[in-house]
Amino acid sequence: MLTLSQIRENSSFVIERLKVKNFDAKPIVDAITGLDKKQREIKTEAESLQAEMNKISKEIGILFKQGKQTEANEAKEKTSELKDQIKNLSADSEKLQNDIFALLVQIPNIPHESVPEGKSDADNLEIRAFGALPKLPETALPHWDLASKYNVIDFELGNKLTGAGFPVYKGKGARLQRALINFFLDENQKAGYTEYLPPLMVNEDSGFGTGQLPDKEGQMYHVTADNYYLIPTAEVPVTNIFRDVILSEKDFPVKCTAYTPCFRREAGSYGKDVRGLNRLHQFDKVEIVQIRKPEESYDALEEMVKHVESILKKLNLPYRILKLCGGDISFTSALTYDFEVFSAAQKRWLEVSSVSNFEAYQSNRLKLRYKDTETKKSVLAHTLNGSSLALPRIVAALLENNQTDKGIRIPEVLVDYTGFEYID
RNA sequence: GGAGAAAUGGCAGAGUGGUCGAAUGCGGCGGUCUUGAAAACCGUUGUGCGGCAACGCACCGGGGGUUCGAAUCCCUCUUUCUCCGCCA
Repeated sequence: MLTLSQIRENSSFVIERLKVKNFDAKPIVDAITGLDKKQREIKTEAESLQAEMNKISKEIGILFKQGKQTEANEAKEKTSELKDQIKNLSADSEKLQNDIFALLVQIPNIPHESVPEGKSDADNLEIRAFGALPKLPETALPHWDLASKYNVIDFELGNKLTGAGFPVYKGKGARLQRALINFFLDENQKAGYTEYLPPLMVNEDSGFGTGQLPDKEGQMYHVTADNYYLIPTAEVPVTNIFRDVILSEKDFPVKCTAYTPCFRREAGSYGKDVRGLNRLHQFDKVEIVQIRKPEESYDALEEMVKHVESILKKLNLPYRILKLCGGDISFTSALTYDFEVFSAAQKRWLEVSSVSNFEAYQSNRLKLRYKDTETKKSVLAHTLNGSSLALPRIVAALLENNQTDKGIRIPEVLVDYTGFEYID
């Protein structure tokens, strides 16, 4: 969430910039400004009364020590009215704070100045594209047909075990998953990322820290008996490692990577988009997370983009990079690049990575700060994350683009990991 | 799951109702001394909120309560440790 001081000091800037996200912030910002002013007045009053109360209490203590019982008891009587006043004022102040907070979390992150205007994904800006689009013969099959032809992914079986969107990978299909995971993790490690293997369920505090709660509650599977949430991405546990943490400057840059399965309810997604591997309830993903000083975060974002790009190049998949427009960028992000690979038999682009700078938006929720050695102040750090990469759509593109008469050709970089050159 | 013990500042560890935001030691930072370093000595060293500031308020695992006053007493939750049971 934005900080209160951002709104206090730059309310018109906040309102103006959020128009790019097609968000009318004025009513909320105005409401917050009013409540904030009132809250501070009340709090100041409550605190000065509390100061008086503390003073009297101290005096009573001294009187008792001196054996002046009568004076002490007289002083006691003065406190009861004060006590009531403080109680009422504190309650008011707390209520106002809660109201402000409830409004604050409704405001999306301010988009970076380079974010293009736009209504939907149709208005995203293509930054660059790489690789020729493969031309497949008319007989080419979409990946769901290839999956059953070569017996590597069983959607029906997953349906039996759990439900739609939970495929079962088998034989070389399972092996390919493991190969991709290891390949991605190795690439990330070479690029300086520390590997983590986090829990797959998180508590409410973690869900709030990265912004899934309270807004996107319906997107996560909720384990109600223990009030845990299945993670929709490794971003949640990994970024929350740094919740309530004050880093020192020597800790930077913080670069983490993690493989996890991801669980998403995807409520409201139907139709052809969900065919095969295109959209699943459980899928594997390798994530990268960085925590940076504010002045370095946009360099870090570019670095992450280049890194994800290098992996796609090694897999020899045709891809394009989009800068998301105001209408398509997420609630919490300031700037996002999407990576899409071309799935040749479906003849469509599939999103395989989304690399974002959240600036201080998550940090403010997480209370993730660092100590500035110059000013000795705590400053909110910037958080960034991206996929490197999401498996299913990579697999879909690999199956479709690499289909040959001899079977599915495995990219050279993966052969050491799979132990075979063809799925046949 | 049963029984018991505990949770205090970066770490260790005092503190059972009143100048305790918290002794002491270690660590960190600054300084004196030194050619330099070590040692020694002196000083300093938590976070958040409000305020231009002086300063004030809050925080001793979380939440609630008793009291004029709570690190200290009560309730509750969580976590850790020891013993027993069960178990991959």
